[in-house]
Amino acid sequence: MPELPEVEVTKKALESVLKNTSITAVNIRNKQLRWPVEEKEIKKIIRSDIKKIYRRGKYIVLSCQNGSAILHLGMSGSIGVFDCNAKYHKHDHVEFILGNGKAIRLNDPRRFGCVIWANKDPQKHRLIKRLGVEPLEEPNLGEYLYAKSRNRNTAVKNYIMNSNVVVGVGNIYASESLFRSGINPARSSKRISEDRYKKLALEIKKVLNEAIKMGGTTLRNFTYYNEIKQVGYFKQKLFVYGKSGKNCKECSKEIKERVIGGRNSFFCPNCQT
DNA sequence: AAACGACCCTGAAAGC
DNA sequence: TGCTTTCAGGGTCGTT
Repeated sequence: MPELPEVEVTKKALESVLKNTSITAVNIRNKQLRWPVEEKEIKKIIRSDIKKIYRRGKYIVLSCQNGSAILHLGMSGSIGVFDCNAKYHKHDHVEFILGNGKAIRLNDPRRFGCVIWANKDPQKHRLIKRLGVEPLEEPNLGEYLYAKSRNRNTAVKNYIMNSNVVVGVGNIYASESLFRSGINPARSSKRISEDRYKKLALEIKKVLNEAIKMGGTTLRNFTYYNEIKQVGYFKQKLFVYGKSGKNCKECSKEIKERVIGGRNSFFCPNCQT
């Protein structure tokens, strides 16, 4: 599942690929993603100067003169760069042809991702304007999480996965950061001290940064770019995610699996309280 | 305002 | 073996 690190790695690769070239054509092979891809609108990106490529939460924004393309990978999406003559893969839904003969392709089996167009400031777009803080850019993340949680009775794992609170933390990195900070994922968000939230904030930042450096957890067969040569290697650094029944690397007791807030969660009942 | 359930969809895994 | 069923999973939306 693409979470913040996977999206960040994808964004950096897109920056690298789009340098010194422009989009000369857009092929929409299947417009039925999370929201219908509006062909006429998206094609405004053709031959338009791409001014800036950035990430906001799990969204990638390609902003240009005529507006902005907003991309999301959903839970099964990925972006690859190919020769424009290369054979399509199953589930290649949207393709951007570049002036240099390459093609950027969005592949998404489950089609929970999206490619939408914003004519105006993308920050004011309905999908983006209510997003919470960027974890890697908020210097007082611990204090923020503590303050905002005081009247909330939800499990802390759901709380940090709520993109209106803090963006980019999905099921994998929520489980991992809670393990690293010794907090039980089912604990009520309002029953956690400020000190513990500070520790949690530190671990969220650390786990996200480490994952970015290692090319994320779930990316495969991805286009490499100068900063990252290999992807998907963070998988080796996971402590609890997907490891139910295995022994905790800290205390050797058994890692447990439990559905919390409708999401499968992994934790060590001994280390996390 | 917050919390919860439904929904979107396919592929992998489990069941028969 | 092969067909059928079940279910995960991010995020939005509508309802409570």
